[in-house]
Amino acid sequence: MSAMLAGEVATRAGYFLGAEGVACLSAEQALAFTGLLETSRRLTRELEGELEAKHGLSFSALGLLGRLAVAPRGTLRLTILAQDMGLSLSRVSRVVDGLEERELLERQQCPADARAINACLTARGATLVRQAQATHGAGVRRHFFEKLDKEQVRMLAATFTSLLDGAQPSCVA
Amino acid sequence: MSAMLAGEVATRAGYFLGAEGVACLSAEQALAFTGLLETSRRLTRELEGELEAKHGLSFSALGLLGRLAVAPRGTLRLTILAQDMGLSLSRVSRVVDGLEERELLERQQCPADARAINACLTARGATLVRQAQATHGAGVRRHFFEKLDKEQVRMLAATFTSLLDGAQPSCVA
DNA sequence: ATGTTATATTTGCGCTAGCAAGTAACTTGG
DNA sequence: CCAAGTTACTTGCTAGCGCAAATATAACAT
Repeated sequence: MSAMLAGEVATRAGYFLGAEGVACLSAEQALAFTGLLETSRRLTRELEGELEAKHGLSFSALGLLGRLAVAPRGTLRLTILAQDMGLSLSRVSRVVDGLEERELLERQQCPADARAINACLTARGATLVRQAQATHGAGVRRHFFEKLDKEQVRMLAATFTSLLDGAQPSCVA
Repeated sequence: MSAMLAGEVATRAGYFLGAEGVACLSAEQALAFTGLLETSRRLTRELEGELEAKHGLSFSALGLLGRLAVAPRGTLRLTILAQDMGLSLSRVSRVVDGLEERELLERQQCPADARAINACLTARGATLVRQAQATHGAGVRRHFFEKLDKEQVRMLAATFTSLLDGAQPSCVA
C-alpha cells in the first residue's frame, strides 16, 4: 500500500512537492494537509448546494440568520455579526442586503447609537431559518458523521479545538 | 469545561442549532464539523496570503504550476489539469490566462488534437514554482504541523483518506 | 461523404469574499 | 463647546469560482 499511498500523495499534493522532492513532507503529512482542505471543499460544496437549492441560502446567509435566531429579540448589530462570523463588515452588509430584499430580516436604526444598524429577524426569516437548519443538520449527518465512527469524531473535535485555540478572528478587516 | 465547551459550540455552530436546539448534534460533533471548516478557512487564508505576498500566486496557480513541474516535458492539457485539480475547465482557462501573461507558462496547440491546448511551463515558471513550493512547504509546517503531534497527523491522514475514498471529483463541470 | 454527437476551450454572467475609500455619527482632549 | 480621532456602515473595485452558452474540432454512424 505504500506505493499506492505515495502515488496518491504525488497526485493530490503535487503542488508542494518539487522536482527535488518528497523530502519536504512525509506522505502522512501530505495526506493530512491536503485531505483537510479537500474534505472541507467537498463538504462545503455539497452542503451549500443543497442549502441553495432548497432554501436559496448561502452558508453565510444561514449563519447570519441562525445567529439572529438565537439572539435576544432576534436582533444583532452588523458589527457584532461580522465579528462573530469571521466575515468582513462589508460582506455582512451585502449579505444583509440580500436577506432584507427577501424580507427575511429588516434593518433598523439602533436607538442607542445612530451610526449602528440592527439586523432584525422577521417572522418569515424565523420560519425559514428553522427549515434550513433542519436541512443543513441532516446534510451534515449524511455527508460527514455517517462516515465517521465515534472515536474519529472525538479525535477531530479535540484536534481542531487545540488548533483553533489561539484563535485570533480569521477576518482582519 | 463542559459548560465552556457548550458555550463555544453555541457560538461557533449557532447556525445549525435552532431555537429548539442542541439535540440536533452533540457538542463533539458540532466541534468536529465547525472546527474542520474553520481550520480550513484560516489555514487557506494564512497560507494563500503568504503565497500571494511573496510570489503573487494563488493556491490554484501554485497547484497548476506544480502539476506542470512534475509532468513530462512540463506540459499538460487544460482538461487534464482541471480534472486533476478539481477545478472547472473555465477556471483553469483563466488561471492559465494569468500565468501566461506573466510568462510562467505558454499555451501551445496540441499537435495530436487541434481542439486541445497544452499548458507548457517556461524556465521562469519552473524557477518560480520551486521558490513558491519552498515558501508554501514552510508555511504548512509552521501553521499546521508544528501544532500537531505525530499521533494526530496519523489520525487525520487516516480519517481524511477514508472520507475521500469514494472520491468522485469535487467539480462536476 | 455527411450529418450527428461528443470533446476542448473560451467567454459572459452571477455569486462569494475582502480591501480601500467615503460618509455619518460618536467620543474625547483642550 | 468644538476640533481631532475613532467607530459603524456603505459602496466601488478586484479576485476566485462555477455554470451556461458559444465555437471549433474530432469521431462515428449511416
